[in-house]
Amino acid sequence: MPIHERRERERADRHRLIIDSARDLAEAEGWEAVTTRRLAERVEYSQPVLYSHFKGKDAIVRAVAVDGFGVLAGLLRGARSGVEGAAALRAVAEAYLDFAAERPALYDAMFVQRVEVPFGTSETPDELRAAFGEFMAAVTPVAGQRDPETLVEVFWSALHGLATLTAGHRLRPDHHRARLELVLTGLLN
Amino acid sequence: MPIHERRERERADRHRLIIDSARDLAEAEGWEAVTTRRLAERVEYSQPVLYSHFKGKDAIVRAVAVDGFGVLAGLLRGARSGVEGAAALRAVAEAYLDFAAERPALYDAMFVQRVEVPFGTSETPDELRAAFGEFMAAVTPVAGQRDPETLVEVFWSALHGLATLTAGHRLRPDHHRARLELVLTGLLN
DNA sequence: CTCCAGATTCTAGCGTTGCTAGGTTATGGA
DNA sequence: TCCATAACCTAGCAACGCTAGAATCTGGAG
Repeated sequence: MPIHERRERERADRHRLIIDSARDLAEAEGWEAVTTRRLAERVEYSQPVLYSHFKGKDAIVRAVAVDGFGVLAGLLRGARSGVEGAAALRAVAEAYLDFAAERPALYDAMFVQRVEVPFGTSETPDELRAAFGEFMAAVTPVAGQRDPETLVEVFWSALHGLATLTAGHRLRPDHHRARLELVLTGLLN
Repeated sequence: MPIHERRERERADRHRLIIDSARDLAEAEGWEAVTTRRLAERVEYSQPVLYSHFKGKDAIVRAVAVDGFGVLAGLLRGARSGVEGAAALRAVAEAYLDFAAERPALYDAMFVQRVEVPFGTSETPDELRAAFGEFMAAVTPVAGQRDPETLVEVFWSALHGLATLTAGHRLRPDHHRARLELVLTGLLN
């Protein structure tokens, strides 16, 4: 086993460590607490090491976001497995909103921060494709004669709107379920 | 006319000038370009003057946001005047999405930045109440036996989701109208 | 007109941020 | 044993939000 392989492995481990530490720190204290100094301290290296792995802080946030899409895809897949039709749609919606509520910092990286993850291009990361695919799988069976992809976009928009406005305390905390019902009946029409 | 009245007037003028300059600068170059130094330079005063009007940069962004809700309320009112029912709903939706698309920086201050404008409390500014009132006026006539306020929250969430995901280039640029139609038919059911 | 108290405004600087140039240390092959 | 290379850190830059304290301006009293 050549040494450069071990080096590469160690480097990959440290890459992961940086991403995980950034996510942990953000989830513990919010993204404003994620400075390159504090992050470097957490991974027990100096600041420049971060820049040998990522082009800048934005790239680190972007990596956390892409990772988050992988997590989300897994949750959506788990939610819709074993159920079909309207029940699957409801399960996916609930899983999505739970994810946004329980991991607000991660959701922030994915959707709110200015990180500009490439969407709908050839460079779109697999994690994003997977998450979108879960949406498609849940929505297509109930689409009827409507375009599934457009319906996914609307479904996703409604959920995203609910998630962000809820996080910003701009919707009545109770009535959460009532809003979800309205979204689902609107979609199922 | 006592001099202290003139002083107060000048002070109010400068208050407005700061808010307007911050908005203009953000709309021209994005919020990341709005630094206290550049803003001070724009209003032709030194930095500390900003802090004699606002508690900090956040307060300035918040003032821009509240102002934005006033603008939005006016646009929504104009859109739904003269039409009724489903047509009014469509007009309001289009006006909202146009506003978000045409003034992304202002929309950002209102909804995306971390500014925490008080919602649904006794301290909620009139501009916010007005904007929400426009939504209520457009939605209530088509609510049927559904709770109008809940329906407004869902309608607003869907529009907000469409607006932010569109701004982040996460929806197909064409199909804009198709998505709007799906939202409206879902709501009108 | 002169002078002063108070309001107004600015200069200068603090601590922190993202990022990087250049020097130091560790490593593995010759 | 030595050295080229890779790995890593120290130190510092420019810009950020914010503020203490000095300087300047203003209007009314003597």
